[in-house]
Amino acid sequence: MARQRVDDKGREARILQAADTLFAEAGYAATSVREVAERAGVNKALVFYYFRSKERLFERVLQRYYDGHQGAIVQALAGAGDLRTRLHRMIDTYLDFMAANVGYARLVQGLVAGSGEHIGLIQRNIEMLQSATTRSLNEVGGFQGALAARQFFVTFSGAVINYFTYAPALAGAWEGDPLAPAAVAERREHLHWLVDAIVDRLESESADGAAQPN
Amino acid sequence: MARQRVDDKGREARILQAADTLFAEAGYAATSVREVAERAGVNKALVFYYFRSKERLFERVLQRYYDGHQGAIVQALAGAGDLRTRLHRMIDTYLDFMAANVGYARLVQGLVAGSGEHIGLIQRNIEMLQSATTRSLNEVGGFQGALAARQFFVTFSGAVINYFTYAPALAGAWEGDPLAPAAVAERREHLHWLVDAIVDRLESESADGAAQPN
DNA sequence: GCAGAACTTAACCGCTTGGTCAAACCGTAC
DNA sequence: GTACGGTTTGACCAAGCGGTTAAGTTCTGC
Repeated sequence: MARQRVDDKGREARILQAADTLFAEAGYAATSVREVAERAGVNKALVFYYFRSKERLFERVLQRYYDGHQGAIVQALAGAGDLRTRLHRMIDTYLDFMAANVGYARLVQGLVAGSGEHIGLIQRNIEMLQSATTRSLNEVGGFQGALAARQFFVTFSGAVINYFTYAPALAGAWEGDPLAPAAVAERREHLHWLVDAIVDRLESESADGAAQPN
Repeated sequence: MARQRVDDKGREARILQAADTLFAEAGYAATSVREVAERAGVNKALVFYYFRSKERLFERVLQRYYDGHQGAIVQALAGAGDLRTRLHRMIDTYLDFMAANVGYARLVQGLVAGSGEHIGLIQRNIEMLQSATTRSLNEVGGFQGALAARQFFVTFSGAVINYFTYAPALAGAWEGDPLAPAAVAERREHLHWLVDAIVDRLESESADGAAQPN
């Protein structure tokens, strides 16, 4: 039973949210526990009371996102429909999730960029995501060779996640904010168009020679 | 006339290279000037003698890559050929450059992830790259709407750069190292396949109705 | 109303950080 | 041989870092 004052709802939650924002903004190394505490309006020692160390605080922040991400992916892969429909739904789910959790996108990109010791954290997550996606794609078929499911996974997860992490850097070159709803809608259209191009080619390939080697 | 001992070729160059490696490995914030000096086999104060601050050292590291990157892109866009040929060449050039400069890929991803103050550094570079690519694509035509040149740019630069930055995180899920030549070759095939799918669809679209609105 | 658990705090710790500085070093030109 | 400018060094600095601690406060069950 958590104690709560009238004017705030859980210091622990506030610390977590402050950490979330700051880690996503500046990365792990560039964020200090003092900053987190200050932003949460809390004594620094309290951070260590709730989350034994900066490292564990970070893991907790990450874990929250992982759960949400995994949930979204599972939901995206669950439904039925033909290949085109399923891929469109995958794209939509992934895009919606990232649009709603831009901080997560930045966090993940920061993690993979600065391999260091945190690499293990992201590895488990990526393995889970990729194996789920791969399994789903392979049960439809056609994803071999140049369109191996793992290649497809890297390409499209990159196409989505990069859009959001690069948005601030692109803002100058684009007219208007790439994070504005209209721009995100344009991005969605683009990705759907790409999926359609891929499916078209897959279909024409399997129509051409159904008995191709490999 | 730079003074040089027998056993080394320029302390400045050695510092620059040490900084390059370390910044790419761990990111700006997680790298200390002491580490850089140590790896370069040089007194820490010498780093400040040659590069007034950690910040400027970082800019110098980045600038070296920018020049190489811009050179590669210009070269890729220079040649002739039909759309398919030109896109394949762009992919190849981009892929080769990143494969030869994985550190750069990690550096850029780290920069965009931790927006902070360094965002300006990357903005100029991205604008240059995107405008060059966009100009080249638009002079061929067909890159409107869902395949707006800027979307195409984000998708493919992401598809290339992400492959290399995610490689360490993917190593577990893939059999074999994603950075091994064979794996990079598979990636190249995949991207060429994608380009072909895109060009096919572009051609069939322009064949269908040459007088479509928009 | 009191014991004990949960929470919160200010003060403190050893250590690392980016950066400075005055002195020493070194090849060269006079 | 000495004056000189570019180079290199070790010692030093204030500020900030992650983390601890002991004392205090507040809540809860009995």
